Amino acid sequence: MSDLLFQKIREYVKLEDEDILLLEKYFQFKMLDKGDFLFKDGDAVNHATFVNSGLFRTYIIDEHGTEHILQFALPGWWTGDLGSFISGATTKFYVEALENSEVLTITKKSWDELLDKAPFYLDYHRKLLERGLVSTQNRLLETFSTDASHKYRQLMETFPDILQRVPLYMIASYLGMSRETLSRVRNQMVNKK
Amino acid sequence: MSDLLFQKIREYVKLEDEDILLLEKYFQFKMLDKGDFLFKDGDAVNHATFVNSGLFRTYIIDEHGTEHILQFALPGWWTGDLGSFISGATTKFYVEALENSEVLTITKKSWDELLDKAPFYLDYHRKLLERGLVSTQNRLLETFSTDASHKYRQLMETFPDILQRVPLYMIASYLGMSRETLSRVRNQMVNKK
DNA sequence: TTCATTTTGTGACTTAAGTCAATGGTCAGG
DNA sequence: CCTGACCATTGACTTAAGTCACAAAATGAA
Repeated sequence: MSDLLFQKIREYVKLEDEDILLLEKYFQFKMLDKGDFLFKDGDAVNHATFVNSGLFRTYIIDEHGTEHILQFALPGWWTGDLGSFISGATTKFYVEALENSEVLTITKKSWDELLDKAPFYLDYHRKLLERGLVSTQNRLLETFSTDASHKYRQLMETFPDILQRVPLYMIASYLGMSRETLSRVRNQMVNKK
Repeated sequence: MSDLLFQKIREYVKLEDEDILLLEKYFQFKMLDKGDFLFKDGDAVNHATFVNSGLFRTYIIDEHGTEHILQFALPGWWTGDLGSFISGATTKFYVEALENSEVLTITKKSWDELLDKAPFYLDYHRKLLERGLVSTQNRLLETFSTDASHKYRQLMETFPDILQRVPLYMIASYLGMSRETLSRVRNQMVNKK
């Protein structure tokens, strides 16, 4: 089991050796090939997933059949569907590996047990949620800037690495614009500056 | 001190009499007139605010001077700026009372103490965060539906009460469209159906 | 009731982005 | 080296929504 999870948890709380042993009991290591799905629309998501290596996208397909990417998940991030995970309802999302990836998964049952018996995990989870909420809010704020080129610039600043690893049509989908529009935006940026 | 807070907490966790006494020690009751601000851009937000009665809006002013409404807060909801509250950084938001309102506020210091000594509050806070994250995500999803009338219909379904209490130009701002567009959308709905 | 302020509605015009369709590039597998 | 799948670009055209300007309601304080 890779150390990335422990390292990330340590960014928030103190971890003793016995805590690590506990974590190792609860998490399962899993490898996925590029193109594999963690889950799809209609599934009940009873796992939480920590990305160890690779890259994931979470997207939804709307009534016109168009994909909208909600989130990319890089190593060290969590992915999944919190709503489905906590409520037990089926999900509307798809989570797909965009590269060969390694993850750690934990079932809802184990998750609840862990929260129950390990105060450090409770604390970690809380801080994770707080930061998650803030960053989802920031994502929402970015959609307010109506201008397409502005949105693209903002993404370049916050997640330059994602641009290198993901086809442009997915970037467009993440930013809420057509791939043609993104193409033109990029073109203008080269010519103008 | 009104009972709404206790009632809301009870939706998530069990509350004993002594818990209530504890809460009463930590929260402060406050009244605001219509037009008053909880805080403004540039302030450090070291309070969390529970809405007891009335109505609030959280908005941001972008580089063109345009307001974008992030959230309305009805009685029983929390408002403020979580990012600023947890990090201590200054906020970019404005929170304004849209009606004469009553709130309960708690300082960051008290908040942390409460989390520390009252497990029920920790639990409540966690569940609140989980639900908050899910609903912010849903708000983000709604911005993906490109069509203006669709967005308006969706708001009518989820928060019909807000429509009654808030001027239309604020609804437009919340939905990310100009007030003229909203006006036309509403008009078409009357004529078509 | 009156008057000022705030809010909403409409028409004319502009503009940013979407759509459609064709083209060209890149890369992996045979 | 060829082929097909996938991805990006570009041009022509369409369309939804924004902007501007003005008028009409609605509201609320005096």
